[in-house]
Amino acid sequence: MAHDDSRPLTLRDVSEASGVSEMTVSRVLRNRGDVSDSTREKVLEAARQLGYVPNKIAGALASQRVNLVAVIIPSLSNMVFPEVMTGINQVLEDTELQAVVGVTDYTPEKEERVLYEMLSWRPSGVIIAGLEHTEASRAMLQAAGIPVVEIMDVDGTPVDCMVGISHRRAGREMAKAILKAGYKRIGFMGTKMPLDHRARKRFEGFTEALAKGGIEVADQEFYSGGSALVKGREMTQAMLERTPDLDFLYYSNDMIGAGGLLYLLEKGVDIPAEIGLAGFNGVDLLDGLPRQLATMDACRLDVGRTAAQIIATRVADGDEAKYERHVELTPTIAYGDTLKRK
Amino acid sequence: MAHDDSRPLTLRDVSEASGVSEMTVSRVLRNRGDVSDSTREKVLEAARQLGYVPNKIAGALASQRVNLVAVIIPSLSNMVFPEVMTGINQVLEDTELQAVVGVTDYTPEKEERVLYEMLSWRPSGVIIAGLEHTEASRAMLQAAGIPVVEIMDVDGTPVDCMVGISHRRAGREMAKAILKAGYKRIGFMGTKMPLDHRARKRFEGFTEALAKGGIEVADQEFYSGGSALVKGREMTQAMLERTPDLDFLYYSNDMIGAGGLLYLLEKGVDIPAEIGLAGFNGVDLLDGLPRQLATMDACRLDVGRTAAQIIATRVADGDEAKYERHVELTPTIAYGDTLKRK
DNA sequence: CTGAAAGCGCTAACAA
DNA sequence: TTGTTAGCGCTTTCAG
Repeated sequence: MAHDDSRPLTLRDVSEASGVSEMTVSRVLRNRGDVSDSTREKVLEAARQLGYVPNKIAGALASQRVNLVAVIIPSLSNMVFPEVMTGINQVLEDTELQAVVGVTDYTPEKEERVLYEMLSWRPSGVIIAGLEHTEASRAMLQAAGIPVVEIMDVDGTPVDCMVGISHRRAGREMAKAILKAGYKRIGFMGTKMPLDHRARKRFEGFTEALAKGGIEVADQEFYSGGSALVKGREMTQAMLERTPDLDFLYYSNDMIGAGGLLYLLEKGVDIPAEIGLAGFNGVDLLDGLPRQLATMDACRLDVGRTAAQIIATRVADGDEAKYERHVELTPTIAYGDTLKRK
Repeated sequence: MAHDDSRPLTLRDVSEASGVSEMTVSRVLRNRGDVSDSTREKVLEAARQLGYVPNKIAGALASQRVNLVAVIIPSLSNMVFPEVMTGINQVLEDTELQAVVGVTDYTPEKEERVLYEMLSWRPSGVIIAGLEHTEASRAMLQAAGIPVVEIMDVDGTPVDCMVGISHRRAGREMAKAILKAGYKRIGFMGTKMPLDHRARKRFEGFTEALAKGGIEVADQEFYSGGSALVKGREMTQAMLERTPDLDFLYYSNDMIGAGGLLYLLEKGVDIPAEIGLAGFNGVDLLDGLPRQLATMDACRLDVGRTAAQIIATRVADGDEAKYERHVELTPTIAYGDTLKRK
């Protein structure tokens, strides 16, 4: 514990304190190669006494190995990405790898900056949300020479691997279920879309399937920013005042859907007979609501786990690693109490 | 764009491609020192053409400088820490510094591991939640020789700096407001506490202030895991069946409070006349609820901003930097619609 | 304004 | 089982 403190400790300090060569100290501290129990003890004791913390910067430079996986996502305050992170961490926990998160705020420019920043630390792999990136970002990913998994979406062409659901399909499936239940006057509420490609694709799939059933979205509204629950209330109220004959409301995420649900329940609307509702994501908040909102699970935990598994396998087994490069997960509809089941 | 691809690009590659020495290339890429516009252009062009991404590992080792701030928090799926992160990122955005997050899952052992891991990257500073750490963790923080800010709590002694609110005081204030409003039969619901020191301190302050008013908590229940909203419903129901004469329920966080609120509204309970309610945190979800839950803001954004500011100042100005080392923020009670105002 | 030499703290590869 | 020798790719320092 006694130490100058003006200069961080180095391997050499441990070496001198224990009377063992730097190289052997290094081996002990990394559990690499054979070291006799007696020297191992000496080294460990000295390291602990001094409070030595290895310098990974130097280690990484020397070994050309960095046990970091860059995870690049649009947002943390979203309820969806924390769960993806949980999945990723669950599988990385059993490996040497460590996730490092970067947040893009849904902007391609920031994504590019964050990606550049992270790649400059030479991570062992990249997990990145979405398939839409700037040309420069794609070039960086390509050139990095490390495994790259694009997650959350499979409607497009990945740089390397992809794991997710088809949002276009998710939108179609929901539309089909709604039509089948007999709803005809359908309103849509969601985020402003240029920012959120997956929401856009769901909407496209949704309108496409409605069109096949000879129906158009009767009203629609988009928001950005603010408390999603509040926005859901406000948009629902506004839309029903504007278009009172709607019999179904499709929300692009569960939070605004929950807001709409709470609003309609207060109004005493008969759900799902008078008006049906559905959201998207399957967030666990829904379980606590007075009624179960219909939704569709985005398989977030699974996406995280699968993506991490790909990276881990590839890092462990090198180029001859065997794994699926394109994984499409299939979400299922949860009808809950707000979508008639026919 | 043409490049072997088997080996990552180095400064030397850019140097050769541009016909400028490595040293000057380095200067251009870092905007350091004077370089003529013509060579700067040449270098930038070559770097872009090649798609060169600098190796920060090597840079950090050579310069003994790492522009990373380690942020160590218990959880991401909590609604409270993402907001702290937002505050931190807001101020770091204007600096060279970059936050890197580690998650401890509320366990001291994992905290110790994560801290060790992060310190081994030699960050420029540490922001860590809470004042309670293992002895080894405290020793590491002390020995690191970098600014350390412990956040979210000021009831205790920090290693270096602290920024937060007094949870003991927060509990006391809420108890006083409840007593003042005339409630007498008070129930408490919260997380299992050994894990969560801040919740524990709030509870201690709460019971202490009640005791001064000659009142004891009439019933209490603790949970762990699961959907907080659902737990709030379940615990509320169970508690009221067990102790039907309660006239106030104090929840250790807003999510379980919201669950309780939704449950009681469904039951048709008259709030706040028949039963009053209060939570803690001031999460923005509450705005969307049918009634505004009484709560107390934990100043999360401000905590993040202030902590980051301290680190940034210290990194910029070195040891002669001037700033408050202990910052106590004062939360205010939001009465909402569930706590009588007297 | 530009370049050459030295070395950051560690580990790969080899020697003993 | 242990030690020695060379770097890893960059930046610091000093010389031109």
